[in-house]
This record gives sequence, C-alpha cells and structure tokens, in this order.
Amino acid sequence: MHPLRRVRIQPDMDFEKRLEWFRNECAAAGLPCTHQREVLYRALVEAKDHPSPEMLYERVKRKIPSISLGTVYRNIKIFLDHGLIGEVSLHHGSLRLEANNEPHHHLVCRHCRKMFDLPAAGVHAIRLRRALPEGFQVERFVVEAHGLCQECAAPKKRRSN
Amino acid sequence: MHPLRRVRIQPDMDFEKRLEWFRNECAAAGLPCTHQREVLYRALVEAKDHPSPEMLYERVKRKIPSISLGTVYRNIKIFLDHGLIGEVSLHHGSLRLEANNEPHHHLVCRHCRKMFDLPAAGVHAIRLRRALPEGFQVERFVVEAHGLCQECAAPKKRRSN
DNA sequence: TTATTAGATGAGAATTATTACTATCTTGTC
DNA sequence: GACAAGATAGTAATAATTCTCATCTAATAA
Ligand SMILES: [Mn+2]
Ligand SMILES: [Mn+2]
Ligand SMILES: [Zn+2]
Ligand SMILES: [Zn+2]
Repeated sequence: MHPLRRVRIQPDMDFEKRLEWFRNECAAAGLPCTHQREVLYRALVEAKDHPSPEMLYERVKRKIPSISLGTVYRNIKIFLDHGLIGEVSLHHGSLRLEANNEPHHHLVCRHCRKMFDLPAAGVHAIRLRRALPEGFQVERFVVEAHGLCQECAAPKKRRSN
Repeated sequence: MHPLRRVRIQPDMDFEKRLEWFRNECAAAGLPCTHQREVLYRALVEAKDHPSPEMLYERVKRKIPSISLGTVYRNIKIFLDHGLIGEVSLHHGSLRLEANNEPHHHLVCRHCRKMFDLPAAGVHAIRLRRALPEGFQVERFVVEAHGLCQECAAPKKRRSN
C-alpha cells in the first residue's frame, strides 16, 4: 500500500534504507519489530561471510549481551520463512551420500528436499562472464536445479504443499 | 599394480563389478574389507535417493541387525576420505545465512569451506542439453564453484593445507 | 499517556546429529 | 592357527537445533 512497502532491496543499498525496508516487511507480515530483530538483521546485512547461527549469536551478543541463542534461532527461522534473508544451502542439517563419485549435478526439490541426479553431460559447460574475484582457484562447477519435484508440484488431493 | 586395481567405476556397472573395485580400493588403502563395510557399500550403491547416515543405518540393519550407528558414521567418513563415495553438499552441519536475498551464486573453498558471492550476472545462463527427467519443475539454477580460496591455495609457511 | 494483549524474550530442558571412548572381536598376514 | 593392526558394538559425550514456559514488550486503541 505505502509506496515504500514494495521497494526492491539492492546489494548496495545502505543500511538505513534496508532497515526501513525491513520494518515495512515486518509490518506487512504482522511481525513486531523488536530491538533484537533489528540488531539481528543489521548483523546479517553487515556480515560478508555467510555466518552460522552461532556466529551470528556471538556478534549480536556484543550489542545485546542478554540475548539468547534461542531467540537467534527463532528469528532466523522467521526471517527465512518471510524471505527477509536467505540460506546458502538446502542441504544443511544432515549429511547426504551417494556411491556415484563421478562429478554430476542435482535437481533439488525445495519442498521435500529430495535430490535427483542430473548427469554432467546433460548440462552445457558453465561459462563465466568475468574474472573471478581475488585469486580463487576453481576446480569444478556444481549446478543445482532448484524447484519442485513431480510429487510436490502436483495439485494434492487433500493437504496443500 | 593389479590391472583391475585402477578400473574406473561407471554408473551402470553391476554390483559385483563395483564390489570388486571396492575391495581393490580397500586393499590399496590398507583398509580391512569387513562384512560391515561391504554391506554399507552395497546399500550405498543400491540407494538412488542420496541417503542420510540415519537412513543408511536403517537399511543396513536389515542385513546386520547388530550394527551400530557409530560404525555407520565411522565408515562413511572413511569412505569419503578415500573417495569411495561422495557427499552431496559441502554445507551440511550448520545453517549458513545472508541478508542478500537476490539470486546469486557462490565460490566455495573445499578446504576451509568459506563462501564468497558470485553475482548471477557473472555467470552465463545455464543451458540444458536434454530434457529433465520425470516432470521436475525447475525454478532456478544455483551454481557453486568449488575449489580453493586464496589463503588455502597459497603454499603455506609451516602447516600444509 | 495508559491499558490491553498478541506475540516476543530469556533460561533452560529436550531432541537430533555427530563424535569419542573402550573392551572385545575380525581381518589380513605369516 | 597365531599375531597384530585395526574394526566393532555399546555407550558416553558433544554439537546443533528445537521446545517449553514464565515474564516482558511492541503495537494499538482509549
Ligand atoms: Mn547424485
Ligand atoms: Mn551469498
Ligand atoms: Zn518434492
Ligand atoms: Zn579456503
């Protein structure tokens, strides 16, 4: 409704702009914008290293020494559910294994998180448009096609996905 | 040394062939080829679903009811260390977060597991060579460039990587 | 402002995933 | 078959995450 509500967030946006966006998103979602949430969000915006919940907890404790790890986890989940932040991988939580040690890619269902092989031959070689940053030596590219598997995409009888 | 030792494993190889390969690899690595290991390896070859350690444990228990979960984890690690099997993701174990919710890719160091952003604009669009299997609906492609970061690639003073 | 109240917080217990410890048992070798 | 290195099962310990609940706070209306 408010014109600022739906502003798109940009990587180079300064923090005040992002905080404004964050507050609008919280309001739109009916989430109280607590001090803890703002400090957590700021720590995420300032982080350049894809922190873990524990790392985030350590950083946020400097600003709010009494904050609890439970609050960090609880809000991480809420932020993720509302698309306010992103998680790097769909596969954290448990090791997933396969005997196939030939390089290949995967289809990953974002709902049930099942994984299906996508043979390397089925994907054209990955090509970069520009040089990589800062001396990183790439050994191979791994592709994940994220989406919905047949089961999760099908309109269900009863339960929705 | 033995001509069979270095045979390359193929996805369509039958299990007897793979088992032979497995035994040779164990011998080459000085690993006793125990009954537990063979049954674990067979379960991995037969699995099409990228099982977790717990799933593997459940399956293997049907063949060896007395096997312990510790044995499953211990051998998974050994198999991985020797390249006998693969793991799907470098990111299991802990959630990793970022405020940047624009789609983008990552450089991932296989040694220290640090992650660096690779803007989507820096990679040409992913193109498939053939149709996807079985009705999977792709929403987006995520690329990970695996390799070594500057620090881990540099020839260290003392400790090796 | 103040009162109200839905929902958030901190503390700690509980659960899940993984690793470590150790006495006993196998595998590979002679 | 005997030996030694290393593996196993069972169990304790640790790490990662979620849950429970008494108390507190942000958002709203009076
Ligand atoms: Mn696979
Ligand atoms: Mn990123
Ligand atoms: Zn699915
Ligand atoms: Zn590194």
